[in-house]
Amino acid sequence: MTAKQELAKAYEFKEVEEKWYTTWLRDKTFRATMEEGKPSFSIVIPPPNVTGVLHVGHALNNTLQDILVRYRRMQGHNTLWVPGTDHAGIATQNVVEKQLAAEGTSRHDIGRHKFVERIWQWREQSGGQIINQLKRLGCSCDWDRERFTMDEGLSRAVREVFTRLYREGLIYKGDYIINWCPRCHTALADLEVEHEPTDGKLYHIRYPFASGDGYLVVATTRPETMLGDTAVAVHPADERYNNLPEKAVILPLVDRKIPIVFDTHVEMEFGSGALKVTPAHDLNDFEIGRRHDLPAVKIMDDNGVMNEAAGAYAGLDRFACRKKVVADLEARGLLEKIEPLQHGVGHCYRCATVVEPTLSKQWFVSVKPLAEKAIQAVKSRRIRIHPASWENTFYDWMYNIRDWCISRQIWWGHQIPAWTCEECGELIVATENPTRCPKCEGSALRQETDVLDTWFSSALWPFSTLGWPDETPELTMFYPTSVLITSFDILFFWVARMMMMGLHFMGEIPFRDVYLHALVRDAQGQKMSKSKGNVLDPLELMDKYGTDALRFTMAAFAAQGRDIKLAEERIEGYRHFINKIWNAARFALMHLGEVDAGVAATVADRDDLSLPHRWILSRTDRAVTEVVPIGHGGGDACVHLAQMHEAEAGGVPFVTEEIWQVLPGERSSIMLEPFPEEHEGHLDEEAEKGVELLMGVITGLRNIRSEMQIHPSAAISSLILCPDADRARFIEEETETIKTMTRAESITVRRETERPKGAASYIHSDIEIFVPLAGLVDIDKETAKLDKEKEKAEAQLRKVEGKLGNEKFLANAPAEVVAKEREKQETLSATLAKIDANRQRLSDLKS
RNA sequence: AGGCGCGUAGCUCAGUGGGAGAGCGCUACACUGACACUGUAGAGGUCGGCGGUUCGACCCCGCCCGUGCCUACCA
Repeated sequence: MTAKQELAKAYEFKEVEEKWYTTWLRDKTFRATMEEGKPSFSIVIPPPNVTGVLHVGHALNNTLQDILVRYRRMQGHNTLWVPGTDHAGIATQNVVEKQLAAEGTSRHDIGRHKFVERIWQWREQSGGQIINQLKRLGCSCDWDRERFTMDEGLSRAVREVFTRLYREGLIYKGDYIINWCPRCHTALADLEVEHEPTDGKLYHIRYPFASGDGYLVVATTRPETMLGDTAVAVHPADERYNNLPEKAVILPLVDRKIPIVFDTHVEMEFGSGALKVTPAHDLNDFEIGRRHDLPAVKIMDDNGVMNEAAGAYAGLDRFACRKKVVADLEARGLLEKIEPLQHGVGHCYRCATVVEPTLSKQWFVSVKPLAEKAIQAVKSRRIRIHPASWENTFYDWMYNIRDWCISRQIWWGHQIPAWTCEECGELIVATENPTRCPKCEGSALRQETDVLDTWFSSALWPFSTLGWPDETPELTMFYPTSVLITSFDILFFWVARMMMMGLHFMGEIPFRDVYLHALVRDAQGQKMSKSKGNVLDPLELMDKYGTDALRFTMAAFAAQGRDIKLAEERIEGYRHFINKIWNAARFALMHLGEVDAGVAATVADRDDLSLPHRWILSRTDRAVTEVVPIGHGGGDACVHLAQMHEAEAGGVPFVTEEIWQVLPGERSSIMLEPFPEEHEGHLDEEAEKGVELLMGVITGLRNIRSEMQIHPSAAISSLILCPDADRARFIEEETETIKTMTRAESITVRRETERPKGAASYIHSDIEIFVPLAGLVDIDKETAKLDKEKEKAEAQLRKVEGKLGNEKFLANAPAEVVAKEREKQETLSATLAKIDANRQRLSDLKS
């Protein structure tokens, strides 16, 4: 044995993983090269939240990225994988707020400055956790370039973008109905609101006409909002309301006279066809209010508690108020009925509190002009989305896009770079903190307290991480990035917004291919969540099965559709496979001298090599050439990832490095080696055909042993009937191999012969293999088996003959298909004849 | 309500118009000098249902059933 060291009997991943990752980090093996004249390949990581710990989705996402990165690195590209994390505004703030609550204090008690300081502290100590976990996963990121969405450089990019958009008129401040979370105390974007079907009640309330008798009935699920009603709307085509005595009603409890307006938004079929209009607390009502110039009365404060405008109800929580309003209406005989109703109720995606639509001053991005460019980029195929089925969803969303509310009333994030002059009221937007008002020279400037939506900074990720707004060499070399790999659930949150920002500020797409992978669910298809207790922790899985096994499992899921149901057994299976690679390597090392000779072999000395070596070289060559390069020219990253499983460049980095390093000679990391290429003369069809033939014969003999239940140690002899002269000679030359593999005592090869009586037979293409059954064989059982085989073959033959007897088939089917059917017919007939002969031999044996 | 998926072996999934596949599981047998994280062999499927197109359908089309997700929500 010429190996450098004795190899452990089983692959011990723990030591190997630790050893190599430490070495890679020490040697900075992942560092991006920036050499002239080489093609470049770059990926920016979807930055995980600093609050996060690694979950299986991350494992999938980052394994796929790492495979591409390692493959390109081996191909000699200037390869950069930018790692980093996201500050995740609301989520992170919530975590620290919970800590404060546990300490009996709150952010309001300690104040903004201290609170933000506290979050930074928390980020320092545990925010890097996920980075370490990515390292554990073997990710080959250029760690010297790690970025954070709130680091200095990125914050500069954020201010620059905000200022430019403001000057271009694409950012504005305005009144709008926003989704307000009374617990998080912040506005939520539409995307951040989750609608859950909830069993609620539909209250039918009588609104008396302003004069005379009678009333209109309106229906609502939120009766407390009536306190803020400023109109009742009916459909202009609704005949019931064409001839109203008066176009006003008295708002009960409040005793306010409010108009009846006509608006087509009202559904005539729903309830009574009359809709109460609360412009300050409902988006649709807000729009009706705008159309009819209605006032908006805000009746709640930021905590969801009724304010002075609610009159007698002021100070009540919104749900308590609801009860009281209903009770009061009932007492006055104004509640017509209450019906059960299931309807969607919006919840905060972070804390699940019922959101309250509220009128508020917020900052917005006018996204329509930006969206247009993104749509064009996808339509023109400059950006390709894989799988392409997502394109329609993408267009649908982009065409119907609404202005993006970017202000958040929280403290953790990029504070909006806008100031109001307290003296003249001038609004100043600037990249640097201003000291004087440019209009009145006043120095009392007050900065906006709101911060930006988290996605505002991550939208800039592909260029901000490369040094923008400076014109850095990195931007020149690595922008646009090559591929973006992410999960489809953030296609709109993140991917679309990166497209918009990249196109607008770089004048160039941010990435060429977007590969959307599936969502990992548990083995039952349920979404993984801590509350369900079905979370598979990737760290535990790596402890149990090794990183390579986990990664291989992830890679196998690359082409999966929308859901991945992860069963732990699958990972275990791949651990076995990794171990198989390991032991195959040990086996190879035992014969290293020969293998070395083989690797160096050329066509000239092919004859010196043994058949198995020629075969192995040929098969290896095939495996290499059949790997399809990823993302190359109009490539489809999705399909190509799926085709990677044969060679799996970079899919299993640890075991391959370990094996590579125990090979003789001094070696640098395998990941810096050129990716294997086709070897001149290795492809060897003769060897492949030969081995295939041998395998057929060996399988046949083993099969007979197994089928006839001949004890493995029992000696058998075999007669092989092979009509083809070359093949017959070949088998004869290889009889020793066959004997070894099958424990046969003797092998006789004939080109023609009488079929022996009392022998089992097996057919491999044109070859027939006989083993005389001298002794204990259950003849009846074997006969039954043969009958079953015969039945199958006959059924197939009937099918084939049916086709061949069909004139239309003969007329319409392509010639090669017909020929194939003819061939099939012959083979089947021959098989049937042989089965019959076998049966005959069995009965001969019996008598 | 609209949109997008999915339904193939016990389980998880491949399979883009001409002989139903893989892994795991299961059954039987074996070995212990690369490997029990093993080897060899085997059983197991009206490809959700009905209809259509075609010489021919797991594959294309229509309808139905079941199931999952996304978007918008009739207050």
